[in-house]
Amino acid sequence: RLVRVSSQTYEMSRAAMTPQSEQELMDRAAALAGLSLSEAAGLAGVRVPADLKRAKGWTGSLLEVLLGATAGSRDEPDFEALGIELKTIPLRLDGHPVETTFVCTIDLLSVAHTEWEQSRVFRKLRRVLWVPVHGERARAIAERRIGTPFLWSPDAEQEAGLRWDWEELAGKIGTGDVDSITGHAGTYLQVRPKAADSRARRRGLDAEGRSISVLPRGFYLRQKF
DNA sequence: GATTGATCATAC
DNA sequence: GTATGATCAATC
Repeated sequence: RLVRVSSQTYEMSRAAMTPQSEQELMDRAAALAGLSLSEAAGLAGVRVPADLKRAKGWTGSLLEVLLGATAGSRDEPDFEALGIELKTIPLRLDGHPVETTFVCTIDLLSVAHTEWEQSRVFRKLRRVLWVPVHGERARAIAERRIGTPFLWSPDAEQEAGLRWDWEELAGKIGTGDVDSITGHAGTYLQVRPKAADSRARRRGLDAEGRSISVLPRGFYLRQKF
């Protein structure tokens, strides 16, 4: 089991570490449940940051390493062969998510002409391995524990809700005026900035269909979803 | 406490 | 700069 393998195992290539089946992935993920991030970091041979201010993606990257995700920075599921996306989700003790969940960046020029089934949102959320982690800010990073991972796909109702929001938001983006969209729009999905800072720019459309420079946006899942 | 806009690290 | 991984922090 994962907690008993030698540290050398983690020096193997990610490809060699990639789970060969859904069952293997789930077994490996289950073996992490109950570990503190300090213990998990030890398995991966990395240091635990004092806080996440300068290490915002640290937990997600740690789980990628421990579970053998392969996609890197490419637009593919984390476990390409299995078609499964990995997402860590910070939870309070009552089970409520501490944060929204980033889904994907938005191609503002093409999203309105995309079918839901071909959308990046749908493809990302089709099959997700959620890994809950203690998320209360008062709890030291090292002390936070990994919860019980679970494989999820949206049921018909959830997919319908996501699709409704996506079509509304994608439609708004398509009619230009991207800057009129705020984080208020959408019941389960929302559109928010996704950029290095507020000066970042990428191509979007204005109300007349002309290409303009706008703040990059991404789709996020609300906590209530 | 929940929410929205802003931001951080890193690989390529 | 664009992608990945997200959380921060000011404001509601």
